[in-house]
Amino acid sequence: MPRVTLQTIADRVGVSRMTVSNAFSRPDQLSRALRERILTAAQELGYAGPDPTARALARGTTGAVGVLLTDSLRHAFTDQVAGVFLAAIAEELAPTGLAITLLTSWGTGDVVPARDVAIDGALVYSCDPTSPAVSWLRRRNLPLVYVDQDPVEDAPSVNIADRSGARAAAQHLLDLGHRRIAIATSGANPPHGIIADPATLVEAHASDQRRLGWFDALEPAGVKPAFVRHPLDQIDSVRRDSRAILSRPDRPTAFLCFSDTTAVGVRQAADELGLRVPEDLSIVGFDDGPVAAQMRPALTTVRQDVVAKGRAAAAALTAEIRRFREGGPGGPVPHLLLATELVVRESSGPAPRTPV
Amino acid sequence: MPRVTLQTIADRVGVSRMTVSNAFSRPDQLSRALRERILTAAQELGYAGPDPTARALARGTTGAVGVLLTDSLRHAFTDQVAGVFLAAIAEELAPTGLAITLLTSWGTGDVVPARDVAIDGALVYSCDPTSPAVSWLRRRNLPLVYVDQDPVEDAPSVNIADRSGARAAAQHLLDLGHRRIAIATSGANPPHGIIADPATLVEAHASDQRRLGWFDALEPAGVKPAFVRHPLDQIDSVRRDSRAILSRPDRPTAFLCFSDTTAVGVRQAADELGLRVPEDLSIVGFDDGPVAAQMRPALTTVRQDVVAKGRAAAAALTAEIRRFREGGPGGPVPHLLLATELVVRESSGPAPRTPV
DNA sequence: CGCCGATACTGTACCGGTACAGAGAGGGCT
DNA sequence: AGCCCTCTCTGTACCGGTACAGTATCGGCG
Repeated sequence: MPRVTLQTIADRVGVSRMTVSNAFSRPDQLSRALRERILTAAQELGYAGPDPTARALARGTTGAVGVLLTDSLRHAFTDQVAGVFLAAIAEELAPTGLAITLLTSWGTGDVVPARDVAIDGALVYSCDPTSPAVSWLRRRNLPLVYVDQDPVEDAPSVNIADRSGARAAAQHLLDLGHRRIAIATSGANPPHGIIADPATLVEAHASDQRRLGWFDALEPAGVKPAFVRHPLDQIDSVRRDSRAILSRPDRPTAFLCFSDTTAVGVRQAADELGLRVPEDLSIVGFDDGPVAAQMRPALTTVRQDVVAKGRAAAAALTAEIRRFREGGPGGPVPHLLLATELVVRESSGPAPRTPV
Repeated sequence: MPRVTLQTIADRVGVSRMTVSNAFSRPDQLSRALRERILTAAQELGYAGPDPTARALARGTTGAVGVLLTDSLRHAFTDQVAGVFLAAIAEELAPTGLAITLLTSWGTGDVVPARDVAIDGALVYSCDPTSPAVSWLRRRNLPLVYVDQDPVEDAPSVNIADRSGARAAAQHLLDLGHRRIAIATSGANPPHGIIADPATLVEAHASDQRRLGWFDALEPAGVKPAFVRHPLDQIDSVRRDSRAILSRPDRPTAFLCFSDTTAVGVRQAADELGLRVPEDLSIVGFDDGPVAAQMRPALTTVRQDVVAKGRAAAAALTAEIRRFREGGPGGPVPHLLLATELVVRESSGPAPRTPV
């Protein structure tokens, strides 16, 4: 049996297809009575409403926005911080009725979601800017908003003050008298492990900025940190390598970590070696996610407002979509930088007087 | 300037629109040389590929599947178990190139994502089957798969053995000699708090099944459990009310919990009252998520394989999409029931001899 | 009475692709 | 030479809607 379309209903009721369309999409265009008849007929025929695809083509709008996640998808869902970010976006978007379509970086096969899925705009969240998915999105000439990425001239962006936050964290440790400081950071691509010369690394935006921030403070103080680097979701590798570093004779008295989760890995290493936090080892995290306050001792960390970031990103995207609709590339686009703030808790303390 | 379409390129190269279409979508239909010329011209004109919306209309397929989440969106992203589930779906779907569109239950305004967003099929995950979003989806006559929901005759479903898992948990406590047992469960809608007659509640599928399972074991033993009920994300309320129950003179010696997270709330209550786990209070969770093993003492819980559930759901959905494409409603549809398993760790022990 | 504007509905021309059935050219085989 | 097949490319008819500019009807008013 053929599909039920506007025409089916139109024939049934004896009106034009256009009138049926209006019954669904522009109720003010026809009399209440006729509209009722049409809706009833539609109901009887099992018509669920105008086909979204056809409507999207005709109207030029799909009702969905993409979120591009290059990072491990699993991580995006599993990580508390990423989860809160996505949830905030969803909440901010809910009133607009926009659905969220998750764009994975590389649709295996020859389907590339970033190129082939219909969307009204997209959020590029913490992606490798050189990845194919990102360039496909750019080529589509869609409203885009970059989040946690190097700002691009012509697209709005939302970032947090990674660098100054990291600097504050490092300065905090210096102020406490630490001079042997290690760093545990993240990096999706190799090299991983204990890195000799971190300055040569090609980093994602956040890793890069935080590294710069740490060094802003450490370099003037003449501190040359040991450097551990692993993908975000491999806490276990962090644990292993930071344990190695903490076993050295000149072991560091403090660790700067890329995230709270990373800090958990370092913490585990300390536990294994019987090092007390913060007496023997100070640890500073980043994000101030749920784990930070739950840790014992509670984690000193750099707070970012992930919910605000999510809401700002969603708002920027809807604004950008509006801007496109209303005439396109006007003047300069907004670049937001959200504040970060050092939260001193219990995992950081004065450098031990007598190095072990 | 007008948009670049297939026609623009066709005119430029001097071929028919159809040939340009083939250059992108069916490379075997034209000579390699011509294809190169077309692709080059497209590149020059800044054409990113066939418009997904138009393609979707013409092909009758969108390249995206929906996931309907009635439950608090925030919870879906924040909860570890839900996160792992979504990630598993994403991983299973990746090779197919299908993107995931998150359908929120109620697009405020008059946009209803479940009705208005173009998708090829959808997963209905732990939703209230009477919600408008679900009935919109059903009316659209799309491939649907129900997950963690009462199976429906004509749609495939994936469930876990909630009932037998819960029964095993309850039996475990009975075997340890517990007779004063309390339950901390979940419920999105009121009533919340300490419930007198749990049998009258209208529950979501999982809550319902687990309650039945617990009672399967408890009733024959003549145990009438105290009953606490709160939304999943309100651990704090769980903590408060279970604390109240644990303060009673005839306080329970064991708690059966809807999830591991719920168990955390109960655990906090126990801590606050100075009750030792498991000496004074046994606690059994559900899910065996990441927290279970991390808890100290490690949590006795009912294990479900969330990754397997996600993969099975995704596979069932792609199969259902295929079935629709190849001729529609054939015979009976599959209903999967994944096993659960009691994992005994350290949070459950013999009932205390001398009740306090 | 005749003109005007509002209200209710309709006709046509798209939106930007794809499917499918040709049509023409060239090559191999008998 | 004649036939058929393959390889390329094209023409037409949709996919299922919406926008916009009509057209008809009718009541109100000068």
